[in-house]
Amino acid sequence: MSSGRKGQGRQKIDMKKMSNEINLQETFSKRRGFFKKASELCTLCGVDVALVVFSPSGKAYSFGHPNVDIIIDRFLSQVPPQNNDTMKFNEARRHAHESELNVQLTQINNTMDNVKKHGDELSHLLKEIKTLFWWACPVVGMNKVKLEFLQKALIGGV
Amino acid sequence: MSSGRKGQGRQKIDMKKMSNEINLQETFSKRRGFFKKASELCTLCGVDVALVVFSPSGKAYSFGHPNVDIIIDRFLSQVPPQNNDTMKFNEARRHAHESELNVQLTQINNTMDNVKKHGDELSHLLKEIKTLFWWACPVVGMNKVKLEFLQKALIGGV
DNA sequence: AACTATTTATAAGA
DNA sequence: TTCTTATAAATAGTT
Repeated sequence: MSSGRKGQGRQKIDMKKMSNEINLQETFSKRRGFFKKASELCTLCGVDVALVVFSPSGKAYSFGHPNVDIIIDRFLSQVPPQNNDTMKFNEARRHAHESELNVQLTQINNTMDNVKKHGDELSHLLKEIKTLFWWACPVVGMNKVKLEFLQKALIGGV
Repeated sequence: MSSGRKGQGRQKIDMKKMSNEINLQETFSKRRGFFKKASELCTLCGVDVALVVFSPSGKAYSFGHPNVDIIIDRFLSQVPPQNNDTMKFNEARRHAHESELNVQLTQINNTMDNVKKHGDELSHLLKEIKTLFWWACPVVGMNKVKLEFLQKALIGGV
């Protein structure tokens, strides 16, 4: 308590490249929320989006609604495209498949969000139960372990 | 102080498509911050980004670092072409994508299976707790409700 | 990987 | 539409 501590928590940062590799990687990781925003924009406003990000390590992350390829095609085709019926047909089929997969992904992600949210409730509940029944520890011991395992699986397992 | 005014300001919203065209447009407009985040991500983390959004009215907005075309090229070239045949190139690329999506789906499904399994454990645990602490019902009443809600969310929500 | 103090982003309302 | 306000969300710094 003696040192010249300053407020903990979030601080404003300079909008320039992070100084070292570690911060850079960590910041990138913490800003995954960016992809969530892309998803939200699609859901709320019904817009189509293609997002491609090459991480500091060079790995590609992408998000697309209905899918990246279609949006890229549309974007690049602001000049009239070519013509080949068969190719277009096959393309449509593939895209349909991708869309379907994306839909599944979206649904599952929504479920995962729910699970996470409820996982937080479980976390609180666990604390309450511990508080209420601390004296019964021998009895509920195994259950407690299970609860904690579940909690971990829910919150950390995504 | 007399009227039943509730807190003004930002409220939580349902994550689903805005009901009418006006809200939809306004929300899209208010979420321009999304592009800012893209820019920040580039600056802070030194990553490369391509972002294309087709607004509700069909207009294209884009952001790219260094620029959209370069990132799109890099993205589309992730799977090296085996020859100069454009069609085969695209086909390979799309297959790769589908595979990738399928891998993601598989992983996520595995996670979901885990969650379900643990959900079953929770269900069992709930019964045990009920049995052990039936006499404490008034005390754990609210908790019980929460538990059941959680249980339902876990088991029924997939 | 969690936590927490703050900064940001925004849904509503004017 | 643009500004203000009250809140919800995201996240920088820390442990």
